[in-house]
Amino acid sequence: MVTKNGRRRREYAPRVPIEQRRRELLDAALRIVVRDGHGAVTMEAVAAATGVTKPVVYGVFPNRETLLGELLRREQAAALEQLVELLPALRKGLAAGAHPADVLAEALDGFLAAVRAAPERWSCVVSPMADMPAQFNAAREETRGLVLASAEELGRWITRTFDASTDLDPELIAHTVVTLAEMAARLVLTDPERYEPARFVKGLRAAVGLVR
Amino acid sequence: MVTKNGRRRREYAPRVPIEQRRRELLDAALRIVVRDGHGAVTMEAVAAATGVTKPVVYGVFPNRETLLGELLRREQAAALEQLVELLPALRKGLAAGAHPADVLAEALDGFLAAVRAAPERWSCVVSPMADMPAQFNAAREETRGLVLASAEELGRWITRTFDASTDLDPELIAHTVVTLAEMAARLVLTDPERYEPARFVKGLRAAVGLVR
DNA sequence: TTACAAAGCTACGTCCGCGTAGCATATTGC
DNA sequence: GCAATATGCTACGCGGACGTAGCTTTGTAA
Repeated sequence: MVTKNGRRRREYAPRVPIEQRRRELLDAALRIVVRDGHGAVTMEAVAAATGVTKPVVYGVFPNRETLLGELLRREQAAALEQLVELLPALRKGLAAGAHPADVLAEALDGFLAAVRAAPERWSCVVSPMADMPAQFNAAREETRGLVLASAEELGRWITRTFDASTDLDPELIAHTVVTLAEMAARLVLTDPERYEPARFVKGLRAAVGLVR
Repeated sequence: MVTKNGRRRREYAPRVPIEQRRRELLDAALRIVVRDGHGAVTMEAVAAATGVTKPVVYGVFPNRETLLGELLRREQAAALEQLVELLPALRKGLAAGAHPADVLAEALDGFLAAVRAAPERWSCVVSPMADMPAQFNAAREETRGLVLASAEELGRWITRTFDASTDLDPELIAHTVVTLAEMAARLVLTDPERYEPARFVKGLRAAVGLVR
């Protein structure tokens, strides 16, 4: 009822099974990362944003590192999942010999829609988060590596389709494609008024149209 | 000679005028930022890396924020200076109606040479440094804004030269060019064996060669 | 050679975030 | 209605980084 020092005891937060708490806490942590950077993700802040106290957080995650690790893994995985869902349509386009500009524009459009569907997730996936503990950047690079490998497939298709010189190697194309996709995502997320997805899609169409 | 607790007194570092110290300290801070992230730039760490003690650092910078601020300003300014030196050659190319592939390849080559000439500087200029105090990102964005504006000039030249549709607007081109330059720089800096500047230059040539 | 100013150094006080110990209460099964 | 247990809360110890007070040494100029 009342504490040692005579202060009124805080009202109890509703009790919640641990797996649900885990999700709530990670959601709160994500919001904080996005809004204030990962340095602001203190155990206290996560607790407060979830409406509980610090030891509750420690009841779910043994330490801050684990919390951040699980958060990043969860978001990376979910983002990757969204990308995988775009693959069938893309592959069909590549195989069917559709017009390159259409194939690429469709893919970009789908991607930016995915980004807008989960803005917080993507804003932490799509920008480097400098000076995180090494293991996190490693995790990020791992996922990004998968995407790059997949983009190389696209790179090979591009060199074939446009009959490019071998100087334009698929790995370079992959880096370019992924980097530009990330750029578009960042702009769409940080300044949605000025940078609508359609703008990038149209721009891409026009650029591809210049070839040949 | 000897301290209160009977410990031997530390040997005095050579005395150095303040402006030189300032440079030394900023140099040390830069090395630390690049190697271990900005979180590792504690006043203590900077002092140690310079071979002095903490109060010496406070003798030059009133607080950590100022130190980091001055560091970033210095590096941004120096980087910008390197870019400005590349401008005359580029402008000449644009005006002289040289072959676009040559103009662009030359520019990229010059840029990557500049990056390799000052790798630490560029590795902190070229990657976002998430979760720095807001003012620093603001400073970075300011400089980057100048570069973007300049790149827009290039964008207009490109649309003119290739007679592109208005969907490919100069602002988009500017973002693309700057982002890809940053990407190349990052790759060259983090994995110089695998990504030599020439690789990007040849790739760019090949890509531009596809047009028309 | 000596005094004094400039530059360094030691030693703290403070704050903040991590992580823990142990008490309080809500909920569930009987 | 009541015990048992899971969930939450208060309170604290610890360490690391910031920033400061005040003493010590070095170099220089009279």
